[in-house]
Amino acid sequence: LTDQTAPPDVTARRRNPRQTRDRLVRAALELFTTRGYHETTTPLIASRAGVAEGTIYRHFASKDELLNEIYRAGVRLFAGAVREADPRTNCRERLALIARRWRDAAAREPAVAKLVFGDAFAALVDDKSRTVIRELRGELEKVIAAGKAAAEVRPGSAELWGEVWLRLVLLARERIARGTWKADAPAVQQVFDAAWDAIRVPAAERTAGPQPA
Amino acid sequence: LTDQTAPPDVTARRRNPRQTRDRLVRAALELFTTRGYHETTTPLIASRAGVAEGTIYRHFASKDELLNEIYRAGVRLFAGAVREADPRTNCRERLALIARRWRDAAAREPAVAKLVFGDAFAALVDDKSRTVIRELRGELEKVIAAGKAAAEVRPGSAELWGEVWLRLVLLARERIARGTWKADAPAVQQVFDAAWDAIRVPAAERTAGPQPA
Amino acid sequence: LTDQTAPPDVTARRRNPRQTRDRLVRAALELFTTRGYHETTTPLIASRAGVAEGTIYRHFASKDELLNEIYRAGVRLFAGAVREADPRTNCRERLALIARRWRDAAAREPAVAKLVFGDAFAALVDDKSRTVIRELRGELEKVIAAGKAAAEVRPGSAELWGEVWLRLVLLARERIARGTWKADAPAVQQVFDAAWDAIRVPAAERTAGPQPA
Amino acid sequence: LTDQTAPPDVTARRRNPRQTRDRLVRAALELFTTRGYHETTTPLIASRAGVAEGTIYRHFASKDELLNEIYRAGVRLFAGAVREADPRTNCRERLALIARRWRDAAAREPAVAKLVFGDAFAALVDDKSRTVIRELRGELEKVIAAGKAAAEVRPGSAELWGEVWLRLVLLARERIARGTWKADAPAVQQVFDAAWDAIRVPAAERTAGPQPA
DNA sequence: TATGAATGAGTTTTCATTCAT
DNA sequence: TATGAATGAAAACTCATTCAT
Repeated sequence: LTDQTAPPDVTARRRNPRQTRDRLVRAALELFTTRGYHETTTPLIASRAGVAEGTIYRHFASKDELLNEIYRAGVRLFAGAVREADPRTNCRERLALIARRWRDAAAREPAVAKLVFGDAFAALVDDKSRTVIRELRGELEKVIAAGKAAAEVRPGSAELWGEVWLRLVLLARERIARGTWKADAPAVQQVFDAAWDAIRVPAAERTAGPQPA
Repeated sequence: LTDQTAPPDVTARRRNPRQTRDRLVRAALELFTTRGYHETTTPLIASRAGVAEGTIYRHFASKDELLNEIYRAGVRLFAGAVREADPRTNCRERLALIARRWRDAAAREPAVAKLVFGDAFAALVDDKSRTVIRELRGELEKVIAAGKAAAEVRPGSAELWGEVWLRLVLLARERIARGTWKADAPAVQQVFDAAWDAIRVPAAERTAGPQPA
Repeated sequence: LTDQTAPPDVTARRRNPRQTRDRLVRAALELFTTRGYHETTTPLIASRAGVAEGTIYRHFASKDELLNEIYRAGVRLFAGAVREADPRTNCRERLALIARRWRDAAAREPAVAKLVFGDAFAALVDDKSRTVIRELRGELEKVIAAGKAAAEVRPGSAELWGEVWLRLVLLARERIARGTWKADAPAVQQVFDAAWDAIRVPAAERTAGPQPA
Repeated sequence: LTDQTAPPDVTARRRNPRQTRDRLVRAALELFTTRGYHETTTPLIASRAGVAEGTIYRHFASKDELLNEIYRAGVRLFAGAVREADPRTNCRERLALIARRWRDAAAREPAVAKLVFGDAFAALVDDKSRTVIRELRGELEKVIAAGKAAAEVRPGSAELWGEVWLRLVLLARERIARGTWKADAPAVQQVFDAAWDAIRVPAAERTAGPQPA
């Protein structure tokens, strides 16, 4: 979630500035996702991070900026998984890989997933953030579009099937994040299978060749 | 959404109390679902409703109460559709009926659907509201459980498949609400079909009899 | 407490205006003295009186006016006792008579006494009210001044001894009003005696004649 | 009324926090006692103290808390005098000492005395404040009870004679506070004497020994 | 005269942000 | 870079008063 440019400086008496920023990010992330944005006051973030109120403004222009920077870092975390899925494999396998990576990311960073995909924050993020999340969805759509071209995915808009698949995969991530399920619970795989069944060409029609959009 | 007992009294100089309440409900509903609860201030609601700020408090104890009263009216709107689905028909048909009714309700009252099912409001509603929404989900689960017993629905928790189906149906309702799709667009039916495919027993296994939970 | 000009009209279907006014006065008196002026809202007064909010303003120009009219009626109630004390009797007897009458008035109308003499209302009353209470105190002072002239009361300002006597007599009235004491409790007489002892020429000096002011 | 730990720092550009708090206490004290609690708005307190409105809430949780903190500091101011009166001296002397100390305290801090003993605030203070004022009265009663045991004070409840004495002594404090009298005016001593005469065993009965309660 | 829904100025309180240190 | 007291605009809410009926 943080750019790992500066190595942790354990010997220094004075706090490393990178550390202060990270502590703020961690505190804000936790508070935003558990209490909500408006219920999280800046004094609360500061005290949770163990710094003074004013210090927030050394690192972020505003509370809003703080939210958006965390948001975009979160999007980057998930976007990596999409880009890394090998384009030579078929759609089903690529989606399965993305789902597994997201599942693992959600298990490691449950709060980030909630921030990025929870619709409570959709109304709060700025244009720049909206652009990056749209890019993430765009990349997912490309995978689906390739699947459609290969007659793996149902006819209809790739955007739609991307959204359908996403909704169900995110259902799993929510429950993992909430602690209801473990990452390796069978229910997780069940939902992933259901997500694929929702968008794939149904079995009966599988014999047919590529379809028009 | 409102009890239609009092006819609009256009000749009267003095406003009908029912009308004022309705205007407030309409204004709040629209603002809450477009801007969010916290971004909607009481002066804004009042001016949108064309009344003075203090008038809000003649009809609702607080802004919070206003939200919750609208929320519960919304739940009632959707709960009716679930209860009315004929229990003698099979699961697939009952769900199809519920989906169609919700589609129509969402087309008539797009904002209500967003308020009730959008997770941005989950953290804001009170205990009473939480109870009524839980009841609605409970009734949906019963339909799914019956389907499972009849080997129509996949093995796994009925709660899970209820949630899966709901997510996809709500995807359609969001787009209808947003105006992206019309209620009778083919994409709506595509998504409904996908929702059923995501939870039904897959075609290959269809020959098998009833499964254990 | 109310001017008894209009006879109660029990036959009339529509409420006698005098009655409405009385009900408002009673309700306001009770609420002002138990809850306080600011804690008593006009809707509360109206509902206690069994009338609509707007009706208050048919009888009183404002909430403030309502308070002051009750206040002045209360002052009149107590002022009567002072004027009626026979000027031919000596100071001690006149004060004793006033004390007894006030004691009885306080027993009958505890709330009025609290309104008139409780210092919680001193800051709230208008100039006209301040004039009438000052007149009441002036009349009491005259009684004291006569006592001083007759060498019954200590040297010093008559205003001062009037105040001293008043404070102690009011102590008794408070406890009667509060229900701590009954009007004929021995403690009441003890306090009246103490009030007289506080202002009379002490026993040792009693032999001396009239003193200079 | 305030802990004199921090010296006034006139050179500093940034205000000392202690100073800000004191300014708020001073402003509130003056306004509460002259205009009344409800007539004193928070913008008024702030502007009188020369700070922004929000600053009140950095030092006090609420307007109510502000009142109560001042109130309790006031009670402490007066309670000291009661505790310090030498218990080996007789009742008359102890009361005389308390009266003189209160007189001096009232001369130095007129508003505090009004806040603590004026019954306009009785209904506004919280439980904690009620406890401390009850303790103060309890200590005064002990002095009176000792006097009764020594046949200095009249038979009757010590609580009653404590209240009688207090009322008259407070009369003097009010006038000193109001500026009507100076602390060393002869009238002050006259009232103190009257207060003692009101509660002491009358001269005629002085020869008798200790009485039953 | 009585009603009561509506009003809007005014209240207390919150909190993101600033700035002298 | 860090601090934290101070800020002040804006929030939710109250309530005495008005006025069409």
